Amino acid sequence: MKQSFLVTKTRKEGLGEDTAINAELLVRAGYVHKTMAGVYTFLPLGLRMLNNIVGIIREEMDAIGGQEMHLSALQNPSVWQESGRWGGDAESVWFRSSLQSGGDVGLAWTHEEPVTEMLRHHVSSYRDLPCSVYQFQTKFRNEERAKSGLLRTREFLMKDLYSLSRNEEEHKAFYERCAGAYLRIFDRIGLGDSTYRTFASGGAFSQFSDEFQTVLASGEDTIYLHREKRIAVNEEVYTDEVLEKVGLDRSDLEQVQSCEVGNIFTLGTRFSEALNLLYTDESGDTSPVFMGSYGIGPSRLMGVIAEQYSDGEQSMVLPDAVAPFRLHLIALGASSQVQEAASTLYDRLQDREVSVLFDDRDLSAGEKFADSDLVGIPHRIVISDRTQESGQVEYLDRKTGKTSMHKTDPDGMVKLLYA
RNA sequence: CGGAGAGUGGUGUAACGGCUAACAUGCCCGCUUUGGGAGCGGGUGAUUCCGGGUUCGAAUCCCGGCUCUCCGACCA
Repeated sequence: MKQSFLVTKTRKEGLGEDTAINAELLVRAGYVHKTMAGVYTFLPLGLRMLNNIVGIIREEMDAIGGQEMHLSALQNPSVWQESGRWGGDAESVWFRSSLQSGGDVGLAWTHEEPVTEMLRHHVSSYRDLPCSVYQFQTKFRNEERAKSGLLRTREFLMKDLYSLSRNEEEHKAFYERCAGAYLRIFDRIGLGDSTYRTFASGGAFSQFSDEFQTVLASGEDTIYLHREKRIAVNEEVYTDEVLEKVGLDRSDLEQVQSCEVGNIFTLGTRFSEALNLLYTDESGDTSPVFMGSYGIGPSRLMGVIAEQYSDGEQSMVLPDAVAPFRLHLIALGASSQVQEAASTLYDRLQDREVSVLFDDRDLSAGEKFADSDLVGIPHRIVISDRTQESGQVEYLDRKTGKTSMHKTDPDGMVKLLYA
């Protein structure tokens, strides 16, 4: 994409308020726009990054047999009344409204109930099991306090997968496969080294669950981690009993702040019993389906990545796999030779399906570099009168900060970018 | 939901109860410039969050509301 065509702009000035670093960077770089507290619009650059994250999650969910679908955001209270989550403790999390005809509706903040209800119409035999479905959905939660930029919002994108198994053993096998898929996801999006599988409370679903926590100073969770074993225990279940169960010793653990980037739960028959999701086995007996749910928040991940890959308030270097573009091609100066050379290289790289943002704007070198630092594209090529003298281009690997001169050979360039 | 702070051109800030609300940045025009947010000149842009009150006079003080940020509680 030519940068002169890009609708959004970077901004030089900060947000003024003492906001989270992820919001500061993503707003300034033109990835997101704040609509209101805890509500963000995803702009072209931000959406490209979000879609990259979503794409990786989709591949990994498909790889473990998940089938993508899309549940509705608008919810009929009746199914939630069956599970007891329309009022009661869950009351305050709902955004509610009403139909013109008078009935109540709510905006879904999770989807255990509707997915269970829906599957009632499609799963009834042991032959239908095991199976799993998932979706990417905007969730609405009436948080008492939105905070930390994209890390805690009232409207956010979530991947939620629901597994159905015949029994606990079958469930556990899938649960572990999904845990493995989660670790691959975090690895691929650049959070592998800093993310730990974490023993945690199961909330309303079960006694315990597994969280995936990324070490982050601005995170709102406290965990105790064992770096060598790559596991951690959430503060909320940090007891002698739990430590013994997990096989950890207090003296080996390190206390750190972290952000929850994923959470997987064993639901058991909590919802299948409440909503009558039953199956008939080989001998003709009926049993409730054994379920699990597995969540991951792509929009939150975007905030975590921005924050972790930031370098002060003016600069990010995003991982290749999630950056909105792989290459930032910068033409310096208005001379026609430079513009032509850059434009030709841009076309050649487009032909080779390299995703490139071409800064063809008539701006000073300083502005272009400052913008490029902020936008965070990991590879940069500069073409200027200076580079033209030798007939070469200057390549900067922003991860290492190393620059090198190269011939303007598009195929060689592709090798360089995907090395 | 408790506590603290803050709402002023698009953005970031300034202004003792007293002149036409100032400065920077952005944006537009012209010239100049092109390897780290360059320079000069001209221009654009505000119902000072909303509603009441005090006062000769309110961005400024008082009351109420709304919004935002941070700390805490909460976090399926």
